[in-house]
Amino acid sequence: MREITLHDTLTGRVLPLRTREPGRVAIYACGPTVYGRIHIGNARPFVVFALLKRFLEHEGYDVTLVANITDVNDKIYAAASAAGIGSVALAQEMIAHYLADTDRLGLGRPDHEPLASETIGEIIDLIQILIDRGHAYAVDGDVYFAVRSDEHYGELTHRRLEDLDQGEGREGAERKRDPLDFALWKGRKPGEDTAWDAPWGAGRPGWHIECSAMAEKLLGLDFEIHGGGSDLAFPHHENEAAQTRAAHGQPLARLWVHNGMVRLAQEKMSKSIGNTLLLHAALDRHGRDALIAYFCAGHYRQPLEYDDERMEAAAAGVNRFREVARRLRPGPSPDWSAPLRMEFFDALAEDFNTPRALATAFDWVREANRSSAPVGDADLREMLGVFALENLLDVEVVVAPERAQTLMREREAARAERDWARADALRDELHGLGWAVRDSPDGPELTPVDPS
RNA sequence: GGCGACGUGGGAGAGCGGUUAUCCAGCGGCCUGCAAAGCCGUGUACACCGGUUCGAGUCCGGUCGUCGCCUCCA
Repeated sequence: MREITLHDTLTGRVLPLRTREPGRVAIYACGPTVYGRIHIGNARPFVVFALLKRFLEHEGYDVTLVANITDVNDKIYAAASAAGIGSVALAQEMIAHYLADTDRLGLGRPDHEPLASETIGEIIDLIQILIDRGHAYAVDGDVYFAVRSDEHYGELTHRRLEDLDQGEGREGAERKRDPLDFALWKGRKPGEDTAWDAPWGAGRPGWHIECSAMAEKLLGLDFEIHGGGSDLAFPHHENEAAQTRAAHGQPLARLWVHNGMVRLAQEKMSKSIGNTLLLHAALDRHGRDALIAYFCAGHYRQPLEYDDERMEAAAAGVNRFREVARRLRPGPSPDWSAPLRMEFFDALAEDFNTPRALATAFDWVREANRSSAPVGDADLREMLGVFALENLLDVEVVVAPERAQTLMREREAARAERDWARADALRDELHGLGWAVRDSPDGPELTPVDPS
């Protein structure tokens, strides 16, 4: 079995994947807060960790992927109140959009997609443990985590406590024992339309404790991979790690894997800046194949610029696979394929280097194109399958309408008479109908002008 | 200010000290009546300055520049 390595934020190094039990991997990837429809930036971790799961499964692992949905949060209250609807209604509407939008990526669903609102019992239990162990304290209906009670706080993101900007003016500042402390439970405030009962009074959980509780509930402790956007490393993941460590004396996860930001015009794509491109709009415009290829074209840890040029380049690459598919046959691939197949999966095993793997797949395509003998598609299908792009090899036999067929036959007749002017005119006419003619050694064939 | 990362050819983007990355675009050729698709070839690439080394894009130090986080954020 290949050794698989991934970059770990805690150690700052690329480390081998070590499983708790042989052959089983658990991944927890932080999902969105549902107060609006998700944009391309939100889609990146969804895609990255879904593809990572596919790769690990290809390597023989049994993988459980959890991607939570944060449906209780300040942002949701604010957005719901601005829209004049209830926060539950807003969250439900946006969850439906989130599921529909990400479904269109064609990557299936994560194994579990827990909601914070369905994990309240576990959250309360976890907070109680933290209080009992002296790592948290209740004040006027709020509960705060005592950051300085955790000697390892800051290690994940390499910060010293004294370096932290102590952000004056935050809510609850006067109730906290230390400015660094953060909320585990927030007492109900006027205008908030949801609350749950807890030993410290009615209220709702803080964001960070939600994830600690959901991850533990579904995956246990010290699980293999915790992922999310690099913007979540601090404070979200730092706090998650601290909570679980303080409550149980065990780490939450073994590897902390962070994906880079998607940028628009050199700037992080985010709702607060207002420079977003929504996922469903991008899917409408470019299709899921090009979008997946676009994500794979950059290494997951690097920032990824979004613009039409890049998307078109990704679409062109996708077409290259579609084109080679016309020359392939079902069945095992030739001898020259084996090293390339190996190289492809080796690249993914080394910190999930999708751009390098993709380059190898293109090497395979060139090799197939230059081969005069028929080439079996098995290996390429296996490679693209990890990226959920094996559909590119399924050449859709689109039968041209009778009218186009007739024009094509007329063109053949003109060509036979060496009447090139007429032949070219007929080709133009076909193009106008949406069909391109290709003259191959086996005769002419019609393909849709703009396949997508 | 602190922490993390990055600066590669026209564009994108790999490269874990010594060999053509790859994709898109351009140019030349092959194939073709012409196209399309494909193949072959091609372009003073590694921000700058030092250092280590037989040899550095690849390691070390510095300079300049860019981005992310330090507040909600995928």
